Amino acid sequence: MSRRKAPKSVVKRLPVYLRILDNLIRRDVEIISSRVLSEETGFTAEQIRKDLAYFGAFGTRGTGYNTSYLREKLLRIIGLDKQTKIIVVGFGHLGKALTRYNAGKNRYVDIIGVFDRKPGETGIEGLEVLTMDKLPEFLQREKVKVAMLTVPAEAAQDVTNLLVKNGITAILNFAPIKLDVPEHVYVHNADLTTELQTLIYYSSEDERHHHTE
Amino acid sequence: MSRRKAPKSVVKRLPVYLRILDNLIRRDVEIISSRVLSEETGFTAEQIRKDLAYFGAFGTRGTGYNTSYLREKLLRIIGLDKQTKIIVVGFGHLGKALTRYNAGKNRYVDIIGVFDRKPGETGIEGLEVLTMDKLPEFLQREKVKVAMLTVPAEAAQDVTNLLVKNGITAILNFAPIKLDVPEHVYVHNADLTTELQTLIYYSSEDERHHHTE
DNA sequence: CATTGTGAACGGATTCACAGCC
DNA sequence: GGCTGTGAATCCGTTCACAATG
Repeated sequence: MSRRKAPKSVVKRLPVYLRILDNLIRRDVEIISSRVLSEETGFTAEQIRKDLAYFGAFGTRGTGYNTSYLREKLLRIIGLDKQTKIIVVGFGHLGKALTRYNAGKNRYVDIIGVFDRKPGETGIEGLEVLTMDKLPEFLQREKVKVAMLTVPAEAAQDVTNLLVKNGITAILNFAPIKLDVPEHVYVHNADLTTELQTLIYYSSEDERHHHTE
Repeated sequence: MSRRKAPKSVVKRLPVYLRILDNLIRRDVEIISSRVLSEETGFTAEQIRKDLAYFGAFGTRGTGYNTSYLREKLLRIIGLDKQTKIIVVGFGHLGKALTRYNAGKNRYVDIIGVFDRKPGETGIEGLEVLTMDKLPEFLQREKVKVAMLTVPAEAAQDVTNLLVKNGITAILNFAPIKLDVPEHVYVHNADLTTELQTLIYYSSEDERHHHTE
């Protein structure tokens, strides 16, 4: 089904298409053109067609894309056709927020464990908060591949080593630190401080331009 | 000071450099080469030099960059040399997490207001949670430019319109929806669901390749 | 002589333009 | 006729290679 390996830039947009399709299907829209998808996503229509064409010819010339069909294809491409088991490590405010949000609204993933250094935290949605010593056995038993990491920066590398040693291959890292991981492990940094600072750059961009020629 | 306008790709990396410099200065390191910065950030040394050179010649040939001097320059370039006022709209779990984190650890920004649709929420760090009807007057009085938006997707566009109407020019959007904003407003999407799904793509990439030639 | 700063070469991603098809 | 799928052209960002210099 999939050709070569898809460029990062394409992969980043796939979940956006999926989200739009979910909305369209909820509104009983059955056919969608790349032009309309373009309006909904903000990407150009050509780009959308190219992105989808990477994985196959899913549309009908002269008509557009069947929303349900395309959704099925995307689910399969992204790997969401079967539920993905996920753990959250670090049960501070951010960890809680992520757990609650994904346990509730995100139908495609399944948070099966939350961990924190200190015991006694009360869980969410029937999930017990386990202490870190339970982690290795848990990961190996459940064969979890994906982790959201919300521990403090000081602890992040040590925890990461533990995760990787026990089979994790993808980490959504919220700690403001570059994680060292082996080749086969994929890390996506979601450092909110950094993103906020980038935003501030743009918030004062106009002023800056007045100062200079 | 600034030349043309800096590419997005460059701006995205500036806060990372700043973070590293803060750490180095804390450890009393006074000089740093692009090579060492490269190890700390994961970007190539050439890229780092190019990035910095966009804004001026801050280094010393044969020696490297003075950490404190470079930090000052970066603060000014990003716009963090003066405290930036920020509001948080939507005081659910994510809103709370962001407020607490940035009120505590992020020395460069100043959260001066948090808002929520429903009244009676207890604030954080001396911040009262205000209801949405207080928002217009507050924004105009305080001249806030930057907002973090953590309201539900259904409310996000309406709230955005209100923010923009009252002077906000940069929005960190956590709602899984494309916000329509005027030209001069900068939106950065931090849709955690989307990012998690991208991660899942990579977590099962190996498997996928086994299925296909 | 180590390291910055930068033009030139390269490569990847986006846009253009249109052929192919329903 | 309208919309997809795609080679060609273009744009943009990264890497290379080296000249400039403290």
